[in-house]
Amino acid sequence: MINKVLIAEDHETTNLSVQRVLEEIGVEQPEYVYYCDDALAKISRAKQAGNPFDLLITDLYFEKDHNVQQLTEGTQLVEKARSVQPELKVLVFSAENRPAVIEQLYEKYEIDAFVRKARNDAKELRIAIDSMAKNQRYYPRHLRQFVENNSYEFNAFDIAILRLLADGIKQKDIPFYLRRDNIKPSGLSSVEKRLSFLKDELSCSSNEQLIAFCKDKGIL
Amino acid sequence: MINKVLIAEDHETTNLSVQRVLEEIGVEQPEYVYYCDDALAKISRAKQAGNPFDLLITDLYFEKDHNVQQLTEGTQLVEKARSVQPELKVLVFSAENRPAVIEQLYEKYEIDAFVRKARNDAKELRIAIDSMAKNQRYYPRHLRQFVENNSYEFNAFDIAILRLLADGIKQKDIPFYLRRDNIKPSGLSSVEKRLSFLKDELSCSSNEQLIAFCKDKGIL
DNA sequence: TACTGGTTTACGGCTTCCCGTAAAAAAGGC
DNA sequence: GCCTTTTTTACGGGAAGCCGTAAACCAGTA
Repeated sequence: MINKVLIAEDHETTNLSVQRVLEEIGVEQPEYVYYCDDALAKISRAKQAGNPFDLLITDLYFEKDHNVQQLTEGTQLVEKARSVQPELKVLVFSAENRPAVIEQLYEKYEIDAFVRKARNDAKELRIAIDSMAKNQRYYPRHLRQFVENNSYEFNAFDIAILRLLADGIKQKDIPFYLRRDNIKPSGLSSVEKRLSFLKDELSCSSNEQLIAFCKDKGIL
Repeated sequence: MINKVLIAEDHETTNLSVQRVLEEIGVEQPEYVYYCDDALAKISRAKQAGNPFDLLITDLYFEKDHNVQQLTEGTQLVEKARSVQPELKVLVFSAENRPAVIEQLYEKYEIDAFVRKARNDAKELRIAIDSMAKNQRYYPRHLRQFVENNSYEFNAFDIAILRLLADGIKQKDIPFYLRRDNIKPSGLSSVEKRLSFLKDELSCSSNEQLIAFCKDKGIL
């Protein structure tokens, strides 16, 4: 069962709603914080006190303010929290809708559920928590479509080139940076070939469009 | 006094929270809808029944779904609502943080208050509604800072060029599309000059970097 | 009409990009 | 080791982008 829940969410209204939803499904006194650092502290203390949390519900992006924080993103919080308490269940609740980013949450950060802030998010929260109570991961069905026709898998070389381009490095200067970082291949021709291939694959007709595409998908 | 309030907000959780905040400050049974079209219908009916709303709280961006809608943006709703009931007070509650967009809400759409979905949004909602109850517009102070150190204001011409680039149109072909859409100037030289200016202004050294920047800032 | 200031467009050279071909290097099989 | 296949790099010509200058255009004014 899921009884002890922590909410890490900087928006006051959203935080409130999540509390309400949890109360409605029988979670007594969900705890909540507005900063990642506070969340980590609470998780550590609960663990040490022998009364660890069952579930962490966290946002992805926390806005900076006058309170300087160690952890500034939900992903960092997830990593740290899991290093304290590996079996902690994690639900990410965010407006993020870029498939690549969400995919990474499941693969790299091994989250148990993702619910997008959207039309029926309260209902979906309940469903997701139900799944987790049965020790199942919750993978929103609307995502499956996205992932299946997820056109192309970018490799390290692709990403390196695209990053450099998006950072304003001229194509002809890219080999220099690739060699500096020991990325192979590094020849200008290889860069040209690869970019040409990527544009063809993703039906982009210019580098500009390619960068726009990657930004939209969250690849960059 | 503000007694009769309508909430137009597609996110279920956010909608819930706003209801709660309103109830806390004494609004009895705030009404709420998830679509702009429904909001307009309610406003019209209430007006005709001689029991018009005092305040509309609306989001800016509504996600499209299977229910095809006439109105898809909060701004459209505001215009239509005001054409039905000119004295209706309007509070926009949105995550939008681009100064130009917010500025426009006050100037073009003459909204009475803007509250950004952010850290203390619930408290800010209360303050904003208090102001409006005294027939004062509410202009968040944190906005004033933003507006000042705002790097650069993009105009219609800039956006048109950048869109075309991000859509994969070659620079040399852009004049054709500008002429087609009656955007002036439309010469290739003007396009080159403008792009050069933008890159200089935003310290970007390539079109690719410029597109990446605009995607990051939500300009595209 | 002629003058003026500002904007827009046209032109030319230089650089960078694009893309096909071919040489060089590396990887794998026997 | 040697041969084959694949990957990587080098080169070169044509297209596109970049940037400064000059010409054309277009109000507004006398």
